[in-house]
Amino acid sequence: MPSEEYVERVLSVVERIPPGSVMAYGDIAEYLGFGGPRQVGWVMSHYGGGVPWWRVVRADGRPADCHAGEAIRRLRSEGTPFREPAGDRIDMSRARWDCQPD
DNA sequence: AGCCTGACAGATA
DNA sequence: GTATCTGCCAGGC
Repeated sequence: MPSEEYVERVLSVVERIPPGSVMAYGDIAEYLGFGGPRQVGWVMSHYGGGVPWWRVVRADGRPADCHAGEAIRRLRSEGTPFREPAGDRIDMSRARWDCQPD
């Protein structure tokens, strides 16, 4: 179990992801400078209910396997760039957010 | 200690 | 394009 503080930090970053952008699990871990992608995934699976969880995706641009349909629907509705023509993966080169402050 | 699990990532075939 | 393997970090048994 990660510390409460770690959970809070992960959630605070996810909350700040603007509509139309996404971050990979590994990106968040790298930004925090602690833990790894799997730790972020763990936090999301247990505490991600109150944040825009659909903006956290795998590094290859595909949402987590267990809720792919729901996430893609939400992302498309907020204008996230997808790779055409398939449209099943996000265009990471355009959608990835660096967690740069406003 | 040893092995398994996970909303992961990168390299390789 | 897919399938597999290994590495990763933290935790459970």
